[in-house]
Amino acid sequence: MKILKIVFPIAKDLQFDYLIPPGFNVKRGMRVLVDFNRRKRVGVVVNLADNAGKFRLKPILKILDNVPILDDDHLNFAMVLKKHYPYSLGELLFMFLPTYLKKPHNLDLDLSSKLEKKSGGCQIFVKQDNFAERYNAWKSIVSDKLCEGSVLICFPQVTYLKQAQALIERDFPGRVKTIYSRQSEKQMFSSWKDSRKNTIILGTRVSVFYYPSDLSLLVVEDENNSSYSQEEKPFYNLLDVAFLLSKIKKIDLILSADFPSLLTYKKIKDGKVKLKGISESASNIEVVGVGQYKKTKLISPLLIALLTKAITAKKRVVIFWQRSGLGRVILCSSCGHIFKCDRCSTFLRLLAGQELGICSFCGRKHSLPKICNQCNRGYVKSSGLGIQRLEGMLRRTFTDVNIASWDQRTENTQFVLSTSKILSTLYKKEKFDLGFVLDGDSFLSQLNYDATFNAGVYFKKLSLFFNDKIYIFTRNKEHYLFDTISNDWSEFYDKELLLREELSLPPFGLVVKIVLRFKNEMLLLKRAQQLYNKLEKNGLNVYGPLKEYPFKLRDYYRYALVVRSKKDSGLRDVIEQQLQTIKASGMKIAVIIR
DNA sequence: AGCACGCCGACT
DNA sequence: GTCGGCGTGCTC
Repeated sequence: MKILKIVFPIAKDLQFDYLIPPGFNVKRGMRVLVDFNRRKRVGVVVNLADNAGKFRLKPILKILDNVPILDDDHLNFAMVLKKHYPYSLGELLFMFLPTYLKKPHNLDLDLSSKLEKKSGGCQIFVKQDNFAERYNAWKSIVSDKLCEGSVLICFPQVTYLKQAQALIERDFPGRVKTIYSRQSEKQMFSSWKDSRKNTIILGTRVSVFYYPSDLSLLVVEDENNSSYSQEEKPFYNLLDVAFLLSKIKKIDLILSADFPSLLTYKKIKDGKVKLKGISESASNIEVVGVGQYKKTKLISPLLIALLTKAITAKKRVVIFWQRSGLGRVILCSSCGHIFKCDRCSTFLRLLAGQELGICSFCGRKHSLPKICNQCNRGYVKSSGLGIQRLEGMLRRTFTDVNIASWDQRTENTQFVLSTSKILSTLYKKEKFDLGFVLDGDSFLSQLNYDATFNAGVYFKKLSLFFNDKIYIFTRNKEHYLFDTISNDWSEFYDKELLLREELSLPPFGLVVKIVLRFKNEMLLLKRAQQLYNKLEKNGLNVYGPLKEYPFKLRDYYRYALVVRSKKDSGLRDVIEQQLQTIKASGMKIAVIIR
């Protein structure tokens, strides 16, 4: 007698057996309703098998789909993802289902549309300075592939997607659907359902899991964008997932950006990805060492001299400063007490226009006393150098110059003050003459192995907006990034690749970060050290335990271990094994693979 | 994941 | 005594 192998979205990688009641025509890939642990739950059939007779089996209650909602490609895709990410088959398969279908709703699907594939499997990197140019470069491919099946175009953010949607809908009226996680459950379900047949799907990083069976082309727009890494469970990187999906489906993959990610660049060098578009561009970056000035002195004599020269030459200038708003911390004017979040180890930021402090990490809002509750003397104020204060300082120095923030700028604004907002302009790009990055070092200070590279790409991206030059101010002129950043972009990429290869870092090696969370700080550290020892005994290259920033988040302390290895070489299995014992002690664990 | 079971501290 | 917070284990 045949039975069903069914999976559920639970961490344990188990398949559960159920009986098929007579007259039920159930196939692999269908959703079924079953009684599971005293509750009615939706499961996905992954196989039909012979009864092994180990358990007293329950029959399934209901078949929810008229046809298999997940096809063999989905199952293969999940099996491949399982090798890369520490999630169970059930967890992965349920990631392919829109929220509406994780619940026991019936589905009647017309699966008559089949992929009419002609050729595929080609991977291209389209390099152009802005979205409009890139879109023009791959528009005709989208148009061709649309005859064969559906096209999925991924965007890093919803705002980016919405802007692009206007442009794409003009060329393909009535063919466009959007999928992103912040739309309503019904909306997402309806987009998912309607995008089964020769449509263009515009989506954010989640959309790669909702791809239709007739997928004929995958496009990742702004492929080097850091939002393609999901920093919460399930941890994944869209770019890796996109490569895997294009392989499973044997379809073309278009990566599109002003500059490639390091992974893509390596693939270009290895001849696996074809480069289309401009390969060289003259660099206009000048690194300025400001080591001799005091740290607090942001407006240096050198900056004043350069800006004065720009005024006489009637140049249009953008000055970059990362910290938005009024300032960084909230403190007492008398005792200097800095107000912190009550459940994180972080300083509060003043919420604009309100007498509230907000924690940027957990989002909790705290009411603030007028008079400091520590010393009962000083008043509570916000301090630090935000962009609004910088604006004030510049106004005092350059009294007759038209200065405005990015959002308030007009054609007559000569000095524009901006955070990185400038990068969200997709097309009809406004050109400026001179750029000044005042806090170039703030991008280098992170503990992350790819912080330097990301900073370099960021500077290169900014440089595209300037006719003359962009100055990067730094106190770290010796930093290796500044040796090559002023040269052609590929030189800077080559240097980074060389370094990564020497250190066995991605894209050559594998980096796995294990974050342990626990409410008891001492016990957590003990467990983290135990895990360190275990992993090291297994011959792994381990670093840590390092305090994860912020150290305390939502009442949980956090330590991270970083494991590095040359190739996959069973690293995942060893880690998984060692984690089991720690998991049993109630520690919360996140595993991030890069 | 969620839900039951069971242990321990607080309270009428 | 009992109520309930939360750690632990299980789901065919």
